[in-house]
Amino acid sequence: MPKNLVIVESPAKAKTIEGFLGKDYLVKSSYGHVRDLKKKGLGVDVDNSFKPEYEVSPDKKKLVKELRDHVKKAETVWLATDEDREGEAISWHLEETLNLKNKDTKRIVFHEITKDAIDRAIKNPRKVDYRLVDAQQARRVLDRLVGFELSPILWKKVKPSLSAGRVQSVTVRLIVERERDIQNFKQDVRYRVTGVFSADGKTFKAELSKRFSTLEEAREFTESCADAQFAVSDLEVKPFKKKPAAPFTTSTLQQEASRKLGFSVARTMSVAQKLYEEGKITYMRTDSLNLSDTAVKAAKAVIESQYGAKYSQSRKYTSKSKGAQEAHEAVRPVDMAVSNAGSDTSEERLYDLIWKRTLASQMAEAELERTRIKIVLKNAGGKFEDLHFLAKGEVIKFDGFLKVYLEGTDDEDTDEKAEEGLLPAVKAGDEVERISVRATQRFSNHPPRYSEASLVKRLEELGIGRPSTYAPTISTVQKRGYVVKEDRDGTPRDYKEIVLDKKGIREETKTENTGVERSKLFPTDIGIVVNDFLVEHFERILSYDFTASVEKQFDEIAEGMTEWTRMLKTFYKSFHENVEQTLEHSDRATGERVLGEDPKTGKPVIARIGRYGPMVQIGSAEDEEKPRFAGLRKDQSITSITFEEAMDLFKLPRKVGTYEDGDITAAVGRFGPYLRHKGAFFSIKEADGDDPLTIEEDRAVEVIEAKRKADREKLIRQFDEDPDMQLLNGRWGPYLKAGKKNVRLPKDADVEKLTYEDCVKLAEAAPAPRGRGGKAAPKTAAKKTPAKKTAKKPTKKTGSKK
DNA sequence: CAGTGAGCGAGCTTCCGCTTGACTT
Repeated sequence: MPKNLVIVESPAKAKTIEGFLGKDYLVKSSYGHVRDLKKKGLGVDVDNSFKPEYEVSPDKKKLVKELRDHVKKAETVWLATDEDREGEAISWHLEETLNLKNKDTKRIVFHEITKDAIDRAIKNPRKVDYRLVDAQQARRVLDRLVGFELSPILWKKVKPSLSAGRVQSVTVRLIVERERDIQNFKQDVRYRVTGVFSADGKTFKAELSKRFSTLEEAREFTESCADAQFAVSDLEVKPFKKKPAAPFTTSTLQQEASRKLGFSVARTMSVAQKLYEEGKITYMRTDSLNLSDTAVKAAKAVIESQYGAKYSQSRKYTSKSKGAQEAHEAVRPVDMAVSNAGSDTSEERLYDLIWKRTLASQMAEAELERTRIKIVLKNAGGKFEDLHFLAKGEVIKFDGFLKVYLEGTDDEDTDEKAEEGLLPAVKAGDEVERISVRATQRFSNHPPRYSEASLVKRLEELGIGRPSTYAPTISTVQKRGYVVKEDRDGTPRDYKEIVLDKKGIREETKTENTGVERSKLFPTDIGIVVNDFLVEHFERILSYDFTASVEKQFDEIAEGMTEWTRMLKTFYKSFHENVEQTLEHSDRATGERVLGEDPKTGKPVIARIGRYGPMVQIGSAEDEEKPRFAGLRKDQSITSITFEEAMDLFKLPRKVGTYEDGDITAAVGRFGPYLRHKGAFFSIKEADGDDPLTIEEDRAVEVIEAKRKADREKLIRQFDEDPDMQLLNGRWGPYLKAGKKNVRLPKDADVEKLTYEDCVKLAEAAPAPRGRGGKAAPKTAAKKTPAKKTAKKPTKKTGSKK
């Protein structure tokens, strides 16, 4: 029996370390926190110095029992959780739940998982740092107080089941405010003039130093170019250097994987997790830029052997990001000599990105030369005499790290970038030949909407959230219905262009597509209403520097300058007062907007948030007659719906026709537009060209028949012995449905040959449906589903797939 | 799971950070 028990946070780490430590050491994992504030109720005794009420998390009960058994058998327990606030707290919670006070217990830390680092740690044990633990308790309790006092206000004043918190509410605020900036954006229209010139046998492009604000000016200038002479007035050649980007942290990994691989933040994390578990990369939830000496050396060796010594330049990077706790290394390959790894394409691509980024960070600067050629009009007349064309060129003299990797950009203004390429060898005074000049109408762009990754970047800049929470936070604000991730098709826009070339001058009108958005974050009506309510009543919590300011106080607690309950007392006094005031004195927040007057009754038509979401109503609750209600469709918003669109909604439900002696009606429900026929529902989709307001009888019958056909094909076989035992065709191939239980078939099963007895056996062997039945089941299931795609609502497909 | 939206009242919802599986119809 090993005499030593080592406890770390992650099982993959445990495995690696056990290899380093030998057979006197048993290494186990705590799987993160084992204890937390109790789930039910506030979990904090506010009147008793904020005493936290802790409980072993339900999913950790079994683990804690196992750990207790191991503790009994061990002589010494080594608490080797991460060296940050949370890690220290995990050690303390272990100390408490495993009764380690009377045991020989040592606290050790290391930032990199190398044999040296671990041996060193074992030689330098310390005690749990209770000041750091107190800082964590303050953080934990503050978050609970904020979350569990703000959320109920929303249930009362806006809609049940909503949530608010220090991190998520500010996240929503960023998205709502960006959307407002976009709404208020004043577009600027200018004429951008580019010329194509020729000299020394090369043609090159140059842009005019001024953009004209009117078509007339642009035309006048272009005309003046027709007979003008062009000459080089100035030539500037400047060397400059480019530095490689630092190794990956969680946040930069998410950004680059989004830019270069098109991965969502959640996808990046789950692919990285697999690489980590396979031992290919270091820990993926980190804010550290640090590389171990071993890694730096290994990178150097790879660079020297593959590219030569002059490409190598070892560097240390230090973090600039707010609140970085640096318990781990940067995200890097475990073994730099392995240039390909991963068990599927996603893993391979992500590994490649991490490998290149890490390698590049240890490579030499790139040396470049920037050339600027100024070209003037020699005889264009006084009016344009101050203007010149500027040609920009960039030449790589020594590629350095660029040989391997260049960081992507979020820049969407590709059109604003001048072509950068090889320029002719000219000198001041040389004449150049004008090939063509074109003045193109350009429109300024509104600020870009956030993508998941650019939002993470912003959150990190503000010091809000942690590497382990970026992905979950983005999923939470979408799950609550505050934010949706969507594509938007662009709309065509005409623009004018004046062209001067060999054939003379002409004016053209062209069309471009504008406003295309791919996987961008948009606020919903609920998101906007909740945000405005919170910003109005809880300015401090919602301010962008709130987290930074409490973090400073947590640091003071960690340094022993402030007592943690004192800090909470000060915070809670004003916060709680604010909560009570708001509960008592604020109005319901509905985002109400009066759209017009119903011509039939003269009553007001109002758009607002109702109990079930955005809706429109005619008349008000105080009227004698009940108001009429209609829910908004998914693509509509209370902030923008017009009177006409609202009135259309009241035309539903609408009778479409009859079929098989039953009425067909069309309407829009909780899950979108649908048809109803003899009690059955048939979803219709706008994507198929179907609209509940206009769909006709023939098409409706088609939809009904298509659904029936799909349902028929769904059933492969049914058994006489038990009609509840069915073999069905599902999204992932055939499966067995035994009563309420869905059973996966063995991979090699021959569906045609399965007997009833086989099926009974399979059904018995399969685990019971999760959630122990009852109404809790679907909820538990929804909760456990990892942030797949942009899981918004439980939108199930009703078998209409082809 | 689908046309709800008053009002009553019970019981429920909710936070952030640390970590992985289990499992999807």
